Amino acid sequence: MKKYGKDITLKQTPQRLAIINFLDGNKNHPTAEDVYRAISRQFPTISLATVYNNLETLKQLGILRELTIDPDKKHFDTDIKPHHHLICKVCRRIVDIDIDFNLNIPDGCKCGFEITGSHIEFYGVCPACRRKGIN
Amino acid sequence: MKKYGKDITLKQTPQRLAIINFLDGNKNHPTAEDVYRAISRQFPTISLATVYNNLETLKQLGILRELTIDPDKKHFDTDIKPHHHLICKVCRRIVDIDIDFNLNIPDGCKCGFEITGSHIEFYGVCPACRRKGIN
DNA sequence: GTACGTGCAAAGGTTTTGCATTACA
DNA sequence: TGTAATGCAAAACCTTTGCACGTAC
Repeated sequence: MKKYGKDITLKQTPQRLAIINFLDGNKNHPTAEDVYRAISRQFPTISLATVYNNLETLKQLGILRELTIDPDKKHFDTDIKPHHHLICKVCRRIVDIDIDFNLNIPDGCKCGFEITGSHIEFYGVCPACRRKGIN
Repeated sequence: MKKYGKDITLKQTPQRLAIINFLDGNKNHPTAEDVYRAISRQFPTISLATVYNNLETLKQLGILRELTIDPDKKHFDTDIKPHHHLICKVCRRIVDIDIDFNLNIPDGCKCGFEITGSHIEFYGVCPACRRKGIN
């Protein structure tokens, strides 16, 4: 049992440890399928359901963040510090932007909302795709 | 045939006109299902495929924008001017933010990307949900 | 030993596609 | 009349769920 915050404990199964290990420090914003493919090399019998279960659990624990950037599938980010993303419109590669833009909405434009956070998506074309001239 | 930009023309079917009419000026960021339900009242035989086809066509023409804000389904926005969104974490309501934040990333942090646009998602709790105290 | 995790299969939800029919132009 | 759009059904795809079995603790 490993403790995560007060009261929360997780059994340390080999599959779970492999998933956490794969995600730790991973800057590639992998999808569930990406995680599944990577872990399958060590654990050929692991199921996609186990990957999804674990990603959900880790999300609940606040250990990772789900990115709603790609219209087609969810990506996961182990970096839970507030930060933003830069997405290549061509190859869909996602890169971190670690800048605090200090965004503020004037009270009159908040529609009475209580603002709790923000996330910026920058769109562009990455160096590799620019070289290929696909833009 | 109605002209949209150079060369591009669309047949004006009743279903398509109804969809365009429903979307025009609609600030509710509807999903495909929302559009389908609304149009079904006038055209009980319209199919969801037709709605999807038309949304895709209109997106291609640049008449509407697909929002990747909701992890569960796509929303559509007829306002194609650059603007941002404020999302209620509780009821998932989406509200427009028409402010230009003039975001700039220092060249050193761009990873060689050519930046073409940006979109900010603000998260918060809307007045109705605050009153209900679900936060 | 017990609760939790795993793996398989099936189901769920959204979106896309194939194809025959219909209708705009 | 010719081409594009519609509507239906089926498929594709990602994700979730039910359940029996296995395993961490």
